[in-house]
Amino acid sequence: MSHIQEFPRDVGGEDPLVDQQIIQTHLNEDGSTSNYFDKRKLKIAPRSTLQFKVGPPFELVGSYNTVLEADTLETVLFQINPRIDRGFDFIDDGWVGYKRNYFTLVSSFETPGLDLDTFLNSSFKVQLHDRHNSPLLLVKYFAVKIRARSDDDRTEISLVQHTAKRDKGPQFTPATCPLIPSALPQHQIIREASNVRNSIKMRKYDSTFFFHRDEDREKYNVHGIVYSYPDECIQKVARYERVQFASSINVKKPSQQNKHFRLHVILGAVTNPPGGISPYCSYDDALNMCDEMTAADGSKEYFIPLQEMKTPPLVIRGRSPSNYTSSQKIAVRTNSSVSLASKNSSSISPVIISPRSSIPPSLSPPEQKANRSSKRRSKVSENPPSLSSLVNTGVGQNEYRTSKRVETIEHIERLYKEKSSLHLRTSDENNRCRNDDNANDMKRPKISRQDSIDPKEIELKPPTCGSDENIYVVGSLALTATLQSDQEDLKLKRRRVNKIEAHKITDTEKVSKNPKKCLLSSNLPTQSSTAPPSPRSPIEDSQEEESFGDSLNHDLHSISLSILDETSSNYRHGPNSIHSNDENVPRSFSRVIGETSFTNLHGYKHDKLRMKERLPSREILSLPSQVVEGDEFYQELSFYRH
DNA sequence: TTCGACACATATAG
DNA sequence: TCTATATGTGTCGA
Repeated sequence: MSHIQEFPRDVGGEDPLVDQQIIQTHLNEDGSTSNYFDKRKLKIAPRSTLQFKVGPPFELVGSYNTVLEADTLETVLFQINPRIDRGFDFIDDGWVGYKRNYFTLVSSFETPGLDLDTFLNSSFKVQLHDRHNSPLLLVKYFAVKIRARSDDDRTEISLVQHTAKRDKGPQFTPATCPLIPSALPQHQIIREASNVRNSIKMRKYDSTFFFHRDEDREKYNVHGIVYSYPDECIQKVARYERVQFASSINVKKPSQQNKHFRLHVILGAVTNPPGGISPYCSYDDALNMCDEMTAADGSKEYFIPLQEMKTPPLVIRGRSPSNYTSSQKIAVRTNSSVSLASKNSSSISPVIISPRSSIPPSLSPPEQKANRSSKRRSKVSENPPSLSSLVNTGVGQNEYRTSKRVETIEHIERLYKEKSSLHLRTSDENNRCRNDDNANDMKRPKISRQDSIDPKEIELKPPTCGSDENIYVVGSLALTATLQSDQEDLKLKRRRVNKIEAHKITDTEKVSKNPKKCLLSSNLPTQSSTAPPSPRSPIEDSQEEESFGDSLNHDLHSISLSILDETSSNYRHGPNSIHSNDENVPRSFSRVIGETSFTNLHGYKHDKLRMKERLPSREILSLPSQVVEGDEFYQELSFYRH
């Protein structure tokens, strides 16, 4: 699990490059990554895997009551394993979630020193700590539940869970979940297993999440606890997905300061005392942990808390537009796109990233709602066609679309310089600019073929690196690899590099044709701290890729992705006949854990064989989704693509 | 201003 | 490659 102390802490500060790190990538324990970004500055597609990320680490609140093995009266130890897998970003030294968005909390528990079969065949009794004279109560089953509390006054906050149908399905309170001991599946497994509908895949994950006691009846003692669980199918992992804070919560104090919340996970023993009289009704009512429940047969059950863990304080951002990029959007007026208002003066340009997009983030359309119904006419829907629509659509009614061409980098750059600032503008300023732009539009001559280029003809130059061996500049991206060994020096090094890398241009000039070649050649995490890399050819890459996965696994701490302001020098323009054959090849970035940090799907098939040879078998076996060798390799590895 | 409801956009799953 | 689905978030209107 990620530990908060290990997170890169150097976001912001006086270093402009560091200031621009809008995605903080952290390597999770299982080799997957968590990408933390501020939704005020960066909009990521709702289904992007970047929305999955390990959230805040849990801390122990306390252990409350003692469980004894019924025959030996030996004390049983418990350990809750909770983790948040979606919904919280680590921003500016704090954990931030969104009221409107889902979070995922998973938890299992384990019984150190007691193996599963012994556990299932045993009976347990619970001793209440503050009632030493009370009889031991037979445990019917163990269960976990989750709660949310205000960190200021400890009041309980309602949580709401949806089905995948969201508004069309029911809403409910996260339920108490009967569990047997199990390890917590890795983050990547939770990602992969979310939204699985295919029966083959469901079967694949069945043993990870469920235990079917009737599948091996002879193996288990009918007097063991396994037969007092309420259902034949017993969960090994509590998965609380699609959970939200109640929409009615107030996320700000009257003073307009952020309120802080905490999520709690409570492991308990559920008892079914004779007579249905609560054994524990007066236990810490403020915590409301000794729930009375009704079993399927109508009898009363009581949840007796055993152990509790909680998150650090969480900030929940409300629905205010100021919490979204839309309030800060800039866009640059060119022949094919239009400016939008900006309301603050953040130094970081908001960016929209669609990982599958073939054009860089800043060239994505400014929130175009082309098919919005007349009932709700979007302001932006009235805009001229966006740059990306020029690139992506083959049909259109205006001249730009039919030409399928965009302005040259140099032309756009010239425009920006003339406009003096690409940074965020105030609304007034922006409105002024829009008017200016409109005026310019009238005067602007049509794009000539000489002044325009086909985006396919723009390609990345090989990556460059500064004096810092762990920073690679590829197109508009600066990738900063933090190794375990040099994490401490990171901040200092970045400052040094920034002085050297200070010559780039605007972030709207990026049209990447083949990031793979460069990123592979960057060989990012393998650099030693004493040998700064130089730009490499693909041939050199292939010679050095052998050590890449090993190094990644052993020394990579995190990768930071920055989008640079000025990058035209990192692209070149040249008609390339090879491209014409690759028109339909996806050019999205993907990530193959243990192989290379970022790869391109383009060329993946070529690499497939080489990858099989390169990947040490240890790494294959360590992949969370039980990757096997042979033909399934490709299919399984696809889980790691982003 | 807030929130329920609906709508749109876009990556994923199959 | 296409369609259906899930989910972040934009927007309207009470």
